[in-house]
Order: sequence, then structure tokens, then C-alpha cells
Amino acid sequence: MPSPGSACATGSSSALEALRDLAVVSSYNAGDTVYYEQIESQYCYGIVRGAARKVIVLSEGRRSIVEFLMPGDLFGFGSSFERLYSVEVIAARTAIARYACLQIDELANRDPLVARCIRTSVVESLARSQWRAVLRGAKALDKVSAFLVEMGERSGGETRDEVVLPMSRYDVADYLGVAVETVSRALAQLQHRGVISLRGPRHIRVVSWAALSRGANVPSARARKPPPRRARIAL
Amino acid sequence: MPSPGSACATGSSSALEALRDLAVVSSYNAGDTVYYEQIESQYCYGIVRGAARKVIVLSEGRRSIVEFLMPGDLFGFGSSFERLYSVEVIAARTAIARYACLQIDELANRDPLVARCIRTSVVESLARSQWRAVLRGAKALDKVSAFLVEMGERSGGETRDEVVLPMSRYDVADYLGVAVETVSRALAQLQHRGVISLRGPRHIRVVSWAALSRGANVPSARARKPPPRRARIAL
DNA sequence: CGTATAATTGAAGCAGGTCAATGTCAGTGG
DNA sequence: CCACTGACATTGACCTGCTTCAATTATACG
Repeated sequence: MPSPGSACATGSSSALEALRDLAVVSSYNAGDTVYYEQIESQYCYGIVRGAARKVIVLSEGRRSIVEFLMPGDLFGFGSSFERLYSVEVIAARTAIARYACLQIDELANRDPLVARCIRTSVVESLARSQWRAVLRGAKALDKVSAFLVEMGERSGGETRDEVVLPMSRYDVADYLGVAVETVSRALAQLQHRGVISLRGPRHIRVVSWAALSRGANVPSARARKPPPRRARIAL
Repeated sequence: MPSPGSACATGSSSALEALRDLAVVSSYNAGDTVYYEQIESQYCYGIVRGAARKVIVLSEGRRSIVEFLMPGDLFGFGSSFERLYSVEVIAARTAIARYACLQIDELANRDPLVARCIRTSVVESLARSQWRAVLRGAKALDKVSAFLVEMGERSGGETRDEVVLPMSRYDVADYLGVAVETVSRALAQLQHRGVISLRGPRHIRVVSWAALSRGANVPSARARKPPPRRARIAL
């Protein structure tokens, strides 16, 4: 299947401009909640700048982070399950666009290009989610390695070797399904092995992407051709 | 957001009939491979009858099952990651429809209803995948409980209390990211607690769905309003 | 500058992985 | 018809890696 999406990045279509016109962009600070679980809503959203986490708190008190949302990601636009989760802003000065679902839907029905953009965004989200499913069975060190690789790809943009994590260790732990201490120890061990270098708690210098990917058991295809970069809607 | 998809089930649209006309349905036996990882392909697929597994084998030899595919599920139609996985048939007498991606894409561009059906299918797949992500941090017993609930919803159709698993314990283990022995022990314990009753290795009678769901930490919303049932394309 | 939160590190217990043995069943061939 | 084979399944015993608990240090923010 030919990689679509590139059409999304080039915002030259009049329809995509129409999409942009539908957006209401708001500013948030770290800790703000975009929406609470279970709340019915007619809106869907897209991250413009900053970062957020999609969160669920289970009956027993355990917290689980379903995904981190980065610039270009769409969310809140599907299925009844979707609203089981809360979305909370992580980074300061985060900008999030809000769309009316009905308008989006109507626009999608009118313009195949928009429909395709949404499809692409969801498919990518699915691909990421399924890839993480692969890591279910992995050891903690490999999970953390894989996480760093993912963050490098998503936030870094360029293949620079400095990865800045917008989220806390607790967030990472709840994302990977391990204890905070385990995350800490894994990072310490990676540093001890010379794979990474911690310049600060959330500022990581990757010495060897190869070693990271090896630990993450990243299949070669993914390691070589990293992302269908920013195939999501550019807002 | 209003639950779409019901439109998909009612195959009264001429466009959906056109979709059906694009399909080439083939028959498979257990163990057959629909496609191998890494193979480029211009086709996407839909399960008509039976069951399959989407599989990846990692460098270390560990095998991971990304998802089980049941009647109505679409697969193979997106993103370059998709083709990292193989799809293998589980059940005997499995029928799978094959579509040409380009034709599907063109049809989707022409008919918003078709586009929406695909979008819905992917969104549902995403919802399931993300829900499983929630189970990352759960204990083995809860994972198995959640698995049984999922299978009850997806294969059962009716809320009958007999769940027939089309897959082996090994498949379940690789799906949940635990050892085969752990799956076996969890099932034994559930039976010992009187929650289920094993009529045969793959034939489970559920005595108490409530107890199962409780163990699975299923949020009440999901427990009450189980599935946007069969919202996928009915072939 | 001081307090709350985040992060790291150590020590101990246990859930689940690993290894090994046994049981069950379907298919195959003598 | 029965022995043989190989895949699947269950159960027990042991051991490892992760969680948990606890204490200390670092970082961010008023």
C-alpha cells in the first residue's frame, strides 16, 4: 500500500484549510485536564504544541497511561471506549485544537482527502499501540529501551541524539506497566553500559541508538525506515 | 460522538455492495499463512468466517501475538508497520476476503459511507488494542480473566455462557505476554474459585461473568454496554 | 531559600518464569 | 486394532526479576 499521509503534511488543499478553520485552539498548562473520563462530548482534539497523556484509573487504584499525545496527534474522536480515558496535559504551554465532531464528519464526507487524513492518523495510532503490545512480554530493560527509541522518533523529529522527556518517571512507569523504581534502575543500567547518558532526569543523551534498538528488539525494518514521519494532520 | 457503524451492518447501500463485489473470498485451513511479514502487498483483507492471529517473531525467538482476528475484522490495510506481522489462520474452514487496496481506496474516496466504515473498523481495532494496553500492568489472573471477557464478547455474539476458544494455550500466552504454564494455572484457579468451568481445554463455561469482569478490572461502562456490536463491515 | 515533589538507591519478599515430568488426544502406520 | 508419534495441556519444584517497602538525595517551584 502506498504510504499516504504526505498529502496531509502539505497543507495546500483548500479542504485542509477548511479543517484548520474549524479548529478552536486553546492553551493549557501542565496538570490541566482536557477532558474527564465518561464525559460525553461532541468534540475531538488535536495536539498543536506540547504533550499530553491519555489516562485511565482502575478500580483498584492502579493508573495506566494508554498513550502519550504529541504534536500532530488526534484524539477523542472515536468509539465509546475512547471516553473511558481522561486526557491530561503534561508540558507547560501546550496548545490543543478542538473540533466539532459533526463538522469534522461532514467535512470528511465531503472531502476524501480529509477522510484519508483522519484514517491515516488512526492507523498510525493503531500501529503504535500494536507495536507496544509486542513489548508486553519483554523484560523491563527492553521496555525502557523501546520507550526511549519511540520518544526519540516522535519528539526528536531530527535524529539528534538528545531526547527530552516531557513526562515524569511515574508516567513512564504507568505507560510501560512497571514500577517507577524499575524505570529508574533500567535507565541507570543503560547509562552504566554506556548506551545513554543522563544529562538531567528528563534530558537523555543517546550514545548508541544501535544498542538501544537492539535491546528494544526493534525489527530491522523499523530501525532502518523509522517513521512515516509526521503523516498526521499538520495544524 | 454518535456511534456510527450501524450503517455498515445494514448492507443496503449500493456502495457497500460494490465493496462486496471487490472481494475475492478464499478458504483456509488451520496453520495456513495469509501473508508473511515484510512482504509488500497491494491487498487488504477481511475475515468472513473462522479466526486468525496476527503474529510477529522477534530476533530473540520470542513470539508475540498482536491481535486475534475474528469475523468482520479488517486487516492488512495500513501503514508500513502493518506488514511487520504475519497473519496465520487458526480455525479450520476459515474464509477470508481479499481486496485490492487501490480499488478500496478509490471506492472510499468516492463514497463517504465506505470511508466511514473503514474508519470505524480501525477505530474499533485501536480501542481494543488500547484497552489491552491497560492490562499491561495487571496480574496474570486478571489478564486471563480479561481475555475470557473479550473472547466472550467477540466470539460469543450472544451472551451465552459457553465460550469456545479457537486458539491454543500457547497462542493465549503469547497474546497476553505470559508463560503457557501461567495461563494454565490461571484457568485452573478460576475454575477452583467457581468462576468458570472447563468442559474441555478449549470449551469454557462461564459461571459468573460478574466475577470475571471484576477480576479483569473492567470499568463499569464497558461491562454494562459491552460492544458497539459488529460495527465493522459485514461481508 | 525552603518545602513539596521527583528521582535514585538499597534490601527483602513474591509473582511469575523456567525447567522438568506426566497426562491427553488426534493422527499415522504397522 | 493397537503401538507410536508429536502437539497440546496440566502440574510441581525451583529460581529470577520485578515489585514493594523504606530511606536518602536531587530537582523544581513558590
